[in-house]
Amino acid sequence: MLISTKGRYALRILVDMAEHQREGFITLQEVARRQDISEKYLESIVRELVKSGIVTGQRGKGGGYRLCRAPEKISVGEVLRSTEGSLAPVACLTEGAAPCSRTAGCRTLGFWRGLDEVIRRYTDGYTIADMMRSGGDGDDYII
Amino acid sequence: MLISTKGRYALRILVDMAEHQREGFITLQEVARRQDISEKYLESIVRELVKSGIVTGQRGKGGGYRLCRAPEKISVGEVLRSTEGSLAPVACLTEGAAPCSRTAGCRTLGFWRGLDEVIRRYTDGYTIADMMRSGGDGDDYII
DNA sequence: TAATTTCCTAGTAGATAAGTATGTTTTACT
DNA sequence: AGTAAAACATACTTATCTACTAGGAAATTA
Repeated sequence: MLISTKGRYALRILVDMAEHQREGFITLQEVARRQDISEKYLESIVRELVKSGIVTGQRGKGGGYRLCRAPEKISVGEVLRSTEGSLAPVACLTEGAAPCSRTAGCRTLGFWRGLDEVIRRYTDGYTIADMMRSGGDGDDYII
Repeated sequence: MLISTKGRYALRILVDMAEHQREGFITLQEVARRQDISEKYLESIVRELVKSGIVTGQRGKGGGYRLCRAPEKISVGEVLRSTEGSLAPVACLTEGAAPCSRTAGCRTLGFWRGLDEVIRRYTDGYTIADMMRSGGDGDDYII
C-alpha cells in the first residue's frame, strides 16, 4: 500500500467539505461523524491542509473549516503531497534531496524519473471536483 | 518515498546479473561488492526473486544465481510486485483484498483505480533490458 | 573431506503509522 | 461577563514495518 491513511482521509475530508460547502463553515465533528474517522485524528490531517492553503479555519462557536478554492482548482496531487510529504517513488527524487553518489552511472534513475512523472501527471490532473462526480450516492443522497 | 530498499536493490541486482550473465552463475558476493550492499541482506531479497521464478540458484562451489529469462522478458512491475508485495496504492486494490464496505458510494475509488492502472501500465512496460541501455558507464565500462 | 556456495530461521534497533490525551485560545451567543 | 463551541497546539502511545544482522544447515564441486 503506497499511500497512508493521512492521504486517503485527506481526500475524503475534502470531498465531504466540497459537498457541504454551501452550508458555510463545516466542523470536524460533522466530518468525523459522516466519514467515520476519529475527530482528533482529523485535526492532525486538516492542520496540514491549512498550512498548504487548501482549507481555512474559523475558530469559536459557529466556526469550522472551508475550502480556500473551488474544488476544480484543488488537485489530488497537491493534497497528497501536502499530507504524505512527498509522492516521489525514491529518496533521490524528493524535492531538495541530497545528490546521490551513484547518479552518474545509475541504471535505474531513468525508470524512477519516468515513474515519478507518470504519477505526477495523473495526480495533478485529477481534482476534487472530479471525485465529486464519481462513485455512487453520497451520505445524504438516497434514491 | 513510495518504494523501499527491497524493490530498489532488487532492480540493481537484476541489472547487475544481466550485465554479467555470460560469465555463468553469479555469486551474491560479487553482486554485494559491486553494488555495495550487504551480502546477507541481498540473500533475503534474492530469495523472493527465486520464489517468483525470476532468477534461479545453484548451490555449492562454482554456484550462484542466474536470470531465468532474457532481460527483455523481465518487467520492472513483476520485480517490484515480487519484492514489495504489492504496488497497489491502497489496500482495497491489492489482490485478494476484502471488499470495502464503502465501495458502493466511494468518491475516491475511481481515482485510486486510475492511479493503479497508470502505475501498472508504466512499470509493466519497462524491462530490465531497458535499464541496461540507460544511465552512464557501468562499473566495468570506462571510456 | 574441505571449501564454497545457496538456503533457512531467528532476532533486533530504529523509524514510521495511526492514532489518543490533555489542554489553550478564539469567537459567538446569552 | 460568562459560557459553550469550535479551532489550534503539544505530547504521548502502541503497533507495525524497515533494514538489517547472526548463525547455521544443506548441497555441490575439487
